[in-house]
Amino acid sequence: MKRKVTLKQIAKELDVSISTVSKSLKDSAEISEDTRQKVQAFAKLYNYKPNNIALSLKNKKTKTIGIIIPEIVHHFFATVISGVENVANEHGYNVIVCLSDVSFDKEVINMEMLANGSIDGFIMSLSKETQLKKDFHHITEVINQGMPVVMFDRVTNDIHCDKVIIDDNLAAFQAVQTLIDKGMKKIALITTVDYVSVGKLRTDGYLKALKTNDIKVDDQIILKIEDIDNCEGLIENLIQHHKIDAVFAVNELFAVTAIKSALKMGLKIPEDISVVGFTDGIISKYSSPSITTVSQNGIKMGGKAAKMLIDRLESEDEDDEHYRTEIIETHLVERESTPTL
Amino acid sequence: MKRKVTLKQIAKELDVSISTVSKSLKDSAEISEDTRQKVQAFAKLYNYKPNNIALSLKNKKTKTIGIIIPEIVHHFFATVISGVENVANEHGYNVIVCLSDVSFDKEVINMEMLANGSIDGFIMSLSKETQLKKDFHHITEVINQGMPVVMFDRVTNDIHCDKVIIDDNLAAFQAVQTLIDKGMKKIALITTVDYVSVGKLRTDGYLKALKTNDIKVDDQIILKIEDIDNCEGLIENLIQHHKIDAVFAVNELFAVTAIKSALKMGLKIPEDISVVGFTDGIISKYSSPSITTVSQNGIKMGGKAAKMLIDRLESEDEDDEHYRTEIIETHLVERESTPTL
DNA sequence: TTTCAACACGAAAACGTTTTCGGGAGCTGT
DNA sequence: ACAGCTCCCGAAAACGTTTTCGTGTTGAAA
Repeated sequence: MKRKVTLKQIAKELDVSISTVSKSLKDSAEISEDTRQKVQAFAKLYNYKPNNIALSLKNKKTKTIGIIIPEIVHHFFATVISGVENVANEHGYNVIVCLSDVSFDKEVINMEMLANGSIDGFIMSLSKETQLKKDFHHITEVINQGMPVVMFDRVTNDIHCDKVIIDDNLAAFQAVQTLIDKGMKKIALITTVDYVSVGKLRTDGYLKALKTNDIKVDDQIILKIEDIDNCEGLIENLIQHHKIDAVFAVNELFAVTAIKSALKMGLKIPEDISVVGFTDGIISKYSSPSITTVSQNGIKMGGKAAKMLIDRLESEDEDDEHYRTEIIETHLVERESTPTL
Repeated sequence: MKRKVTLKQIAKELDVSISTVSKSLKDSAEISEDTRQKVQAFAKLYNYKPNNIALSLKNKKTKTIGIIIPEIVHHFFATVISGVENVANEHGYNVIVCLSDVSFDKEVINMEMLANGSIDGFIMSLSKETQLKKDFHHITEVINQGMPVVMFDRVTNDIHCDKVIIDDNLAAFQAVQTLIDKGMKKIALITTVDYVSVGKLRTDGYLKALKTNDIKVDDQIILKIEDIDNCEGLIENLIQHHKIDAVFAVNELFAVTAIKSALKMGLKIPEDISVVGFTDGIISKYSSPSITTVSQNGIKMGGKAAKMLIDRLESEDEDDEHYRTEIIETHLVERESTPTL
C-alpha cells in the first residue's frame, strides 16, 4: 500500500526544497528547465496530486457547496440535487448533501456543522417545521458570517438572500383555469396546511382562479392535509361524498391518491372526474392513467441555484447586497387524467 | 458582518497564548480555573467554533464520506443515500454525493477528485459503463492508497473490498416461483442487457425457477432491453404478440410499462395477466393497480454500507484485509398486480 | 579585477488547529 | 538558603500547500 505522496517527500527524495517542487509543478519560470523536468517526471511517476484539505486551508475556499433539503427520497428534491451537482461539477465544485428530515433541529445542526469551514456556501429549502416555527436565526447567522445562501422552492421573505422559485400562485391559477376552460365547475382542492409556503401559494392560486371565473368557493371540497402518510381516507371521503368534476392537487401524491380513490369507486378518468397535480415527477408520468400536472423543472432549478451561488462566490465584491429572486417558468403537462379539449 | 473568530484572535484579545486558549476550551487541567472561565466566556460570546478544515488537516481525517452513484433521480439510489446519510450523521460524518451519470469517465474523475484528501472513504455503486468496460483501475488505486471502499448493489468480484448486496438471484427465483405457484406457466421476462450485474443475476434466477419447475425456457418471451428510455414499443410488442400469463420485470419501470401496455390493449390485471417487478419503489406502490414487487430496502442497504465503512475507518488495525459481503434480505411485497392465492 | 544583472533556488510565513515539551513562579520542607 | 515540587502557561512543531522575499552563483560588461 503506497500512501499519497506529498511535496515534502518529493523534495526530500530529489534533494531540493519544497518551494522548488511546488514551483516546478506549476511551471514557474523561476525554475530551470532541468529541475522542472526532473520534478515533474518524479511527480508523475508517484502520481502526485495536491491535497485538497491543505489547499482549502490555504485558500480559505473549499470548492464545496452544501445543500440542505427536507428529504431526498422525493423526486423533486432528487432532481434539484441532480441539477446542482451538474453545474457544481462543471465549475469544479463538490456537493455535500444534508437532510433535515423535516426537522428544525436537524436543519440547525446540519447548518452549524457545515458552516465551520467545510463549505463555501449553502443551497437550501426550508423544512416544514422551520416554516412552522418561523425561526430562521441559524440562517441569518450564517449569512452574517459572510457565507452566501441560496434558497429554493420553500423559501421565506424573512430572509434576505438569493432565491430560486416557481410562481406557485400563477401556476396553480393556470392549472385550475385550464380545468374551468374544459367546462369543470365543481373543482376540489387537495392541499397542505397553510404554513407550508408553496402549499399556501398554490391554494391562493386555486382560489383566485375560482373567483376570476365567478365560481363560488365551497369549503366542503377543500381538503387541507397535515400528514401526507395518512391522506388516503380523507381523500376517499372527499371524492365519495361530493359530486365533483375535477380535483386539483398540490402535489403528486395527493393527485395519484385521488386517482386511486376514484378508480376504486368505479369512476372513469377523465370522463367522470379529472385530476390535475403539481410537480412533474415519475408518478405522474407512469400512473395509469397518466396525470396532467404542472411541470416544475427541478434540474433547472437546482442548476440555477448553483449558478447563482457560484457567481456570488467568485464575484469580485464580496458583499454585494443586491439579492435576486429567479423565477423558473412552469407549464401544464397535459396527460390522460384530463380530457383533451 | 462578523467573520468567524479564530483561536489566534481570541488569544490576542485576551493577551494569552494560542495554546492556552485551545487548552481552556478543552477543559484541560493544565489551565487555571480563572483563565479557563475567562476564555470560555469570551469564546461563547463570539460563538467560536473550531475550523473543520484545519482539524481535518491536523487529524488527517475529514469525517466525510464520499458516495458515488450512477444517478440520484432514481428512487432506489435516493433511499440508499438516505440510509447512508442517516448513519453517517449519527457518527458525526458528512456525506459528499457525486453522480457518475452512468459514465465511466465521470466516475473516474469524481473518484480522483475526492480521493485527494476530501474524504475518508467511499461508498459506491458501479456505473453501467464501468461494468461494461470492466475497468476498475480507479477503484483499486484508491484502495491501494489505503482508502476504504464499500460497494453496494452493482458490485464486481474483481474488486476486493467490503460489499452490501441483496441476493438478486434468489430474490428473482422466489418471485418467479411465486408466480408459478399461482398457476402461471407462460412467464415473460423483461430484463436488462447481461453486463449489468444485477440484471444478469435476476435473469439467472428467473431461468433457474423455470428449470426447477420443468418449464421450458422460451427465448421469444425474454426481452433484454438496453435503453430504458425506449422500452415502451418493445414491451407492447412482447405483450401483444405472445399469449403470456405473467411478466417478471427486473425493475419498476419495466413493470409499470408492462402494466400500461396490458391495460392499453384491454387486458385485466391480474385476471388476464400478472406482473411482478423488482425494487419496492414509489411507482409500484402508487401504480394502478399497485405492483407486486421484490422489496429492496435501500435505507437498510445504505445504512449497512455506512456502518461498515465507519467501522473500518475507526478500527484499530488499519489494513485488516478481511473483507465482508453483507446480504440484505428481501421479500416479495404482494399487491394488486398478482392474484391472491 | 570589479560591478551588477540575471538566474536558480531556498527559507519562512501563512492558513487554524492540537499537543508535546520546557520552563518560570511560587511554595514546602530541610 | 536551597533543592525539589506543583501549578500555569507559552513556544514550537506538525498537517500540506502557496507565495513572497532573500541570497548565492554565474556570466557579462566596464
